[in-house]
Amino acid sequence: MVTAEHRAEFEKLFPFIKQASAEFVKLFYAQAQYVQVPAGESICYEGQLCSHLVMVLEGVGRVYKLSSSGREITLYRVYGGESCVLTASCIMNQGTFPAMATTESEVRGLIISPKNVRDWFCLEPHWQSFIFGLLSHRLANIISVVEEVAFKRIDVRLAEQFAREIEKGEVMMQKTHADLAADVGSSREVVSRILRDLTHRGLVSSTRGQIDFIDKKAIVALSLQ
Amino acid sequence: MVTAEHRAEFEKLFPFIKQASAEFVKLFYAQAQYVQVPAGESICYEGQLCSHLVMVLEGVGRVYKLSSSGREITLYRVYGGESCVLTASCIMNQGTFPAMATTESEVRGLIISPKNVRDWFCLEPHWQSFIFGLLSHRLANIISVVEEVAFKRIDVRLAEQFAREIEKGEVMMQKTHADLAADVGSSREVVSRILRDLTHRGLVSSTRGQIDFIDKKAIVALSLQ
DNA sequence: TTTTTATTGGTGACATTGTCACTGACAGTC
DNA sequence: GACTGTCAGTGACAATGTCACCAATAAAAA
Repeated sequence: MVTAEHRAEFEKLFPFIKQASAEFVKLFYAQAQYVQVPAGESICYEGQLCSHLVMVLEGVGRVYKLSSSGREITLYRVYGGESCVLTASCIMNQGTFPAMATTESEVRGLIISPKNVRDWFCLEPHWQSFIFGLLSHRLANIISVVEEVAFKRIDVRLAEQFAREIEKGEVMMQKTHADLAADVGSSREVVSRILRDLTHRGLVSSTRGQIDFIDKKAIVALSLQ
Repeated sequence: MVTAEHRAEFEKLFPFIKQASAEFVKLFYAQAQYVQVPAGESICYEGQLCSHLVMVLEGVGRVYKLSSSGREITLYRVYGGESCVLTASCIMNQGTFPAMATTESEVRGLIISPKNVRDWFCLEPHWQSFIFGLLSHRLANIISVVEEVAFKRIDVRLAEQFAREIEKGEVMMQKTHADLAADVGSSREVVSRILRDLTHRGLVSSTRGQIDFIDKKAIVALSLQ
């Protein structure tokens, strides 16, 4: 059941709901279910969640591809106020989920059944826009991943990750070399070597499981190629 | 104007239209426009076509990303019976087209205005399914490109291209090394070196602008990693 | 506490790929 | 034949991926 508290939270993160008709809003909250998933859970093969559309209130989900040799690459992350397209596109077509997903932190959110997702499409134009926005946003998202992997050096791509944190005001990042490798689709050894170079060049310094941003301007400069 | 001939052609390639209501079919053909684009045309920055949804009757379109250094990578191709999602997703969101597109051969097709694409969504469920199928099919498509680029060796990816032709019964492929490089997102030199090795190993032989498939079984075997 | 174990990081060696610069080979035109 | 543009081949070197192995750190067990 969705409580009044969750509704208030939801409206802040998914403002489109405030523009929808009163009739739709009533239906929406009656049909939506509140869920809570602990951190580090694999939500791809769990069945239940993958067969629904998840609208995230809080927490971070990570959608990635796994290679036969065990390497990974992150396709995108799902934050509060966002939703997972791949499940959405599965729902629409009864296709199979073409990637894996896990929760990076505890995720709370509302889940919508496939039938509702489809039915509401024609009932409420704002719902339609929301779903389309989701799909085309992620499409552009994944295309930019192709661009990154195909054309950019790994030091630049790591710098991009750091720069994103720096823009949020962070001075460090708590990730292992293996985590970073999984993000950019490379291997731990390569990340280690590059971080060693970046350390020598005075851009970062690192301790076990943590990267400190030393020369923030230089990091941002590197991230721009 | 859409002639009876084009209608027959369209129905063969886009069978969903036969399941749609008579009312919708009438509206569809009244609003659709027949277009013909010569080979080698850039259709991304041409404006007119990019702002419409193209449903291809005949010919091949290629959607690709271009890097600042001039390298290319093909995201997907659009054949007869298919349609370009990126334009579709642009249409839905008034976003910008995140890639380039050209015609590889002369393309004939029907174009639909953004307004119609949207309006028909709720008018005809089969149209809705078609558009969703388009989006989720391409999404899976592009994800597999990420997988290829991030995880597979280039000789394997070239072998995949050859294997696809072999499965169609072809014994050769008329492409330059530069063409192949643009497909897999690599550079001409690398493709040249790999083709030299494949030639030494007896898998292919090549002349100017053409690759002949010699040991088809070995090519297919290589394409499977 | 000490010992054990798992996680994380470092490194050398070598294969693959990307980049640059240059050369040669081929086809068509004048 | 000489000229021109496209296409392909190559060496040298930098960047990246892979493998094997070891060292450092943190957490758990004894």
